[in-house]
Amino acid sequence: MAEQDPIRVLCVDDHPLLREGIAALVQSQGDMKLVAKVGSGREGVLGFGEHRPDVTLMDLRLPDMSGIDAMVAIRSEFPDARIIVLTTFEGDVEMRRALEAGARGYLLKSMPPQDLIQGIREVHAGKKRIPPEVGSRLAEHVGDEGLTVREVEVLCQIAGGNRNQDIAQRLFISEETVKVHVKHIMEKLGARDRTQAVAIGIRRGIIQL
Amino acid sequence: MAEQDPIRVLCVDDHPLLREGIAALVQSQGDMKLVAKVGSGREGVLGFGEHRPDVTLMDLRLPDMSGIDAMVAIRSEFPDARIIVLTTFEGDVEMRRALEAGARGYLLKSMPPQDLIQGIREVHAGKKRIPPEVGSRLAEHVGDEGLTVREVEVLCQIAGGNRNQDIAQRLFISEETVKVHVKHIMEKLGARDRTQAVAIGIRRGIIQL
DNA sequence: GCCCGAATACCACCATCGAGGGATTCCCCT
DNA sequence: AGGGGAATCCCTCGATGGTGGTATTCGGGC
Repeated sequence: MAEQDPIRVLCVDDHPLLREGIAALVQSQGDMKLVAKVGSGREGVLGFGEHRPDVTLMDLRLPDMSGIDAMVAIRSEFPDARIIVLTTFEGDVEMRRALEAGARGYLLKSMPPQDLIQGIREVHAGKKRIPPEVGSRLAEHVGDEGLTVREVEVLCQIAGGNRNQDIAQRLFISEETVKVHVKHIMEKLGARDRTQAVAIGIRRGIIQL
Repeated sequence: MAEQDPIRVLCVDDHPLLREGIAALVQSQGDMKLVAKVGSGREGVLGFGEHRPDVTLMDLRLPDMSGIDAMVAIRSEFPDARIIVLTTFEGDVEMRRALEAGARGYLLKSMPPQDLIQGIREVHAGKKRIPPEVGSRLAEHVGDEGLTVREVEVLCQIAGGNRNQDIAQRLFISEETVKVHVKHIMEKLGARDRTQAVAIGIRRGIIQL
């Protein structure tokens, strides 16, 4: 096989230093080429359309548009896009949503460069790449049923220090209904009270600070 | 002035990619030299003793030993160490503790390389470097009196879903005392109830997940 | 057509919380 | 020696939270 067809990589991350690290790493591989590096979700979507990279490295926390939303946007137009999430260790909900949004890999910034390169190759070859740390964290809550949209709304209100009565007014429902939601939230999260539910919700990435 | 005395830099961060980015950036400056890059707090302390760098870039969240503790350890032996915290946006408490631990600068990984280089130069020259984002976040809570050790303990227990009675047993105090602590916590954090106190405590970095 | 889950609503009951007050001890700092 | 903050303890009481049971409406799937 000749020296044709390098793996064309796009990097989406808001840390310039990390982008440079990626650039150096990718360029050091003879068969890879970094076609662009951008620092926001919106730029990522635009950059993908412009360059059509073989593999995209995508952070999740980005200034204007989350990595999840960017992936959804990209895959709505290019369903075969091969996108790898490259981020720090997040809550299992973030991980799950990323994979549901079509990520082919989930790599961690703390992993050795070797593993990252290997992950890029594997995803480019059509495989998936989920390292064991991520897999086991994800496996902790496989059977769990997730919160409904309404329940997440209620949980956010709880985290804001609102009483059941306040939440009822804000969401235009009765206090009794709020109580039912709170009960379900605690059951699903395995929390002993609303306070622990908030702590768990934040830790697992169900609600953001 | 001749080409002598390059600024000797040590990098302590657990993300290999970011270390590479730093390395590339520092080495690209004619008058700087990266003497070592390590991935944990303990290695940072050892590395400092070995290389005596002019400037140290230190992340806060590290595998074995926090950046804060590493800074304290280094400065107990080398009080004149010039250490710059290089991290993502953290809670104001983390920032404050870092500066109290003797950090001469607090730079963000999201800042442009230009600013980072400038920050390194300024700190090397003996100045301090606190960017406005960090300063204003810090300024939000200048007058605030911090939680006492005991109050932080109680807040952790609250986040764990414990009732006042449970907390009393765990900390070997009466429930009345717990109530007083909870009251003070809510007053100091400006929380309407214990639940919001936990949310604020996590956001501000007073308690970890 | 039937069932199920989500969301809504109501009632009653009791534990817990949070606000109010006051009080003591200890220790550090001046 | 006095002041002050931290930590401890005690009391009361109304507001809130969490549990139990029951029920309706609406959609989607079988």
